[in-house]
Amino acid sequence: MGKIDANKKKKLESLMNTSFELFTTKGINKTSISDIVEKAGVAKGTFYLYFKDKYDIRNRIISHKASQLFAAAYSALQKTDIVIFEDRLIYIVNYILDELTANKPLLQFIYKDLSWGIFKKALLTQVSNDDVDFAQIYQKMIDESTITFKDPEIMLFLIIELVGSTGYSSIIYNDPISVRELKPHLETTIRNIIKQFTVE
Amino acid sequence: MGKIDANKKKKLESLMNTSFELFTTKGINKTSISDIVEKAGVAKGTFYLYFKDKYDIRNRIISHKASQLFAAAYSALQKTDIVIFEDRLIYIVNYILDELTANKPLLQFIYKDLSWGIFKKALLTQVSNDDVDFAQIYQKMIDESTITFKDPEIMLFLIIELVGSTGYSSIIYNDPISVRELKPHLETTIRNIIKQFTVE
Amino acid sequence: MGKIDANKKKKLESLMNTSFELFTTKGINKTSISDIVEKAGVAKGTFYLYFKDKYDIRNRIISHKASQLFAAAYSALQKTDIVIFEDRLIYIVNYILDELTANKPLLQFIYKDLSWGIFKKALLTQVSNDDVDFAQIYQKMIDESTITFKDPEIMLFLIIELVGSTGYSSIIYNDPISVRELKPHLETTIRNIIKQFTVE
Amino acid sequence: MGKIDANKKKKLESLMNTSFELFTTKGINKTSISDIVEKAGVAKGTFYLYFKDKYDIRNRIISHKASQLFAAAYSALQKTDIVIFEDRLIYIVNYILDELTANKPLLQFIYKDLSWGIFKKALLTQVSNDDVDFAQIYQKMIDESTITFKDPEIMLFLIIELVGSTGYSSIIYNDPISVRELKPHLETTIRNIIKQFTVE
DNA sequence: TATGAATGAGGGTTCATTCAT
DNA sequence: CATGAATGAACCCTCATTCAT
Repeated sequence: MGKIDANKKKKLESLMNTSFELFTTKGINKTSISDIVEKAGVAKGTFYLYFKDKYDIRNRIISHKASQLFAAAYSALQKTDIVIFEDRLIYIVNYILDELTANKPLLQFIYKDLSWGIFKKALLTQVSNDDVDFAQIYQKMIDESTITFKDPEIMLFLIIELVGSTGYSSIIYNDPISVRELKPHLETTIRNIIKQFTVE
Repeated sequence: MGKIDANKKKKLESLMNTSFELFTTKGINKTSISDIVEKAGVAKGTFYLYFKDKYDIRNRIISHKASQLFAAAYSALQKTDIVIFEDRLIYIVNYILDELTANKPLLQFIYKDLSWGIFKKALLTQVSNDDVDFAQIYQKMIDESTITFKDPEIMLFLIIELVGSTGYSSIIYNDPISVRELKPHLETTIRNIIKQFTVE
Repeated sequence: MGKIDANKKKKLESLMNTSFELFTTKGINKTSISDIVEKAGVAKGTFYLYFKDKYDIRNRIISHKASQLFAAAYSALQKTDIVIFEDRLIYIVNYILDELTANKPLLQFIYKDLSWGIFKKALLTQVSNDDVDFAQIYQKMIDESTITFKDPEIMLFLIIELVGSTGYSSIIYNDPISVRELKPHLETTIRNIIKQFTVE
Repeated sequence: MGKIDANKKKKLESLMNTSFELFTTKGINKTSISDIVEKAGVAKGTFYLYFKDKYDIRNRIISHKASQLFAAAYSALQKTDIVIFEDRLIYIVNYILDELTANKPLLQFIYKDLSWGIFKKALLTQVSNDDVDFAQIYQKMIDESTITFKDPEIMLFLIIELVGSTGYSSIIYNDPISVRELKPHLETTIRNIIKQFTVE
């Protein structure tokens, strides 16, 4: 990578980091391109050399964050000796719930507007070369498991939506229950869902 | 109600109907107050006589629609002779999924931005005198049932979030599956969740 | 005065008192007719039955306040046994400076915009039947004095402008000196001005 | 100075000149930003590139005008052979009264609202690099004089306020006397004030 | 590639005034 | 006399986007 390319990448990252900070702080609607470029220390026109508009940069940030989040969860899982599929999935769910509880702005950011769709898309398909996608990880977990599933994608769909939706409500609003209270219920439900999709 | 009051109510409804149409067509962010008043045929200042801002009118529309939707579902349920609690709940879920499938803009509108929170709030608490809230209906259904539940509110929470989240994805994006395909899975999961909260 | 007339006067006074309070608190530009009528507890249309607009009511308030202020000063003077003309004038000046120091919003109000002109006009001509004007008092003071003046109106003009202008700066901004420091200088200058207009 | 910088200065001056004309013609309250930019031939947004708001541009205009006015007066004084302090000060006073008599809109503009405070501030402190401040000139005049003064700043304060206040009334309203009639009285009073502050 | 001055449409909001009741 | 709902022009200001440098 030449010096110019390195410089380009630096600018791009600077813009993404700055945008992420502003989006999670002020919200995307209240963040202007001016805010971003000023904080990033580049000229206004430069923004348009890298991104189409505010929503383009948002989507790329979300994809990146989704990848990071699940990679970290899986990496942590690997360091444990949990082998049973259900336990492994629940470990990941809990890990992510903990992570998002500690980083509420990130959760806000992921869930607001139509970002949840972007997030899921990033989660299940490979967006960038640098990033891993959870679909692969999930597939691997399925393969490594002794159980056989019918419609594993639908199973994952139900689980992701359930966890995402209830988790958001609990973490952000503490309503109707806290994450701490939510977790055991969620665990039971997830185990039931898995059972529901298990081929005997 | 005097002539003036009647006129006021007419204006208010005109504004709400117009706003709903525009919000579901263009989205709330792309809808300006100017658009609303122009279409409603009132002066700009009149809008501010009735609503604080765009988000005020949105919340009131959502509350109203939520009430309407669930009232219709319950009303339809009454006309059937379904008596078992699980069946009744699933009837309502299916009714609403059908309703929203037929009216995608309404679903878009309910789910975008932070409206889902408003929707749930409207669902579970009485907002306006004219409107019924589902919390009452649900309580009644629980009371009429022969089963006893532990934490029925949490049970409802899980179900609402699961149905809302997966339903949105399926209805709007047909992804990863269509509503038609989703329904049986959802039914099984809901029955499992109910079991999970049943006191033997 | 009939019951209706009494009621009218009450409304009028209520509007004037409320306006005065708002003008001195928020400033005239930031005070709307809505603010006034709401605080006064009358309907919007009613305002226009009594006043032409915001500036009409302001002028009438200023006239009234000017009259009150100087009447109080003269009344206080009468209770003393000061007889020498210079001393009497300086007594009044000091009295008014003290009064305005204690009531800065009133001073702000009098001095802002073009109100100073209105104030002087109210001071020197009789505006309302109820109010006295300082021109009469001044004339009386001149008549009662043993000294003869050439151009007493010009003399008064110089003194009023000097006291008003320096007093405003000192009271409101404490700049470049405080009222306390200003007073002795002002006294000397006023005595010199009087000398300057004295016919030997 | 590059082509861009030259262009920027041109825009800034165009906006200031246009604003000055409108402010003195219609008054600042009746002048909208739209009026200014339209007349100046720039886009609305451009205004906000150079000034914070209407009051920002007003203050900068006033500062500039104050500087110009006094610089011209002092420059004219230098061309005379007047040496005595009192005479020099009175020369400046008369010069400025003449100038403002010939340019009433400027006087209106300086005296309205709270601009008089801004004017004095600009007069006594250096605001811009381009501009001179009268405080320096005054100090120089004091230094060059053979007389010693106690509290020369207070002396100047009294004179400025007296001249400003009476001058405004006389020039704009011809009330209670014309500038022509005012001048000799003012001259006497100023000489007395100077005497009052002279250390024997 | 990078800049940042300039654009100008369009946003939300206010408010003096009117007039039917 | 009194009301207050309705008006709609006018306001200030933001900001995504362009383009000459």
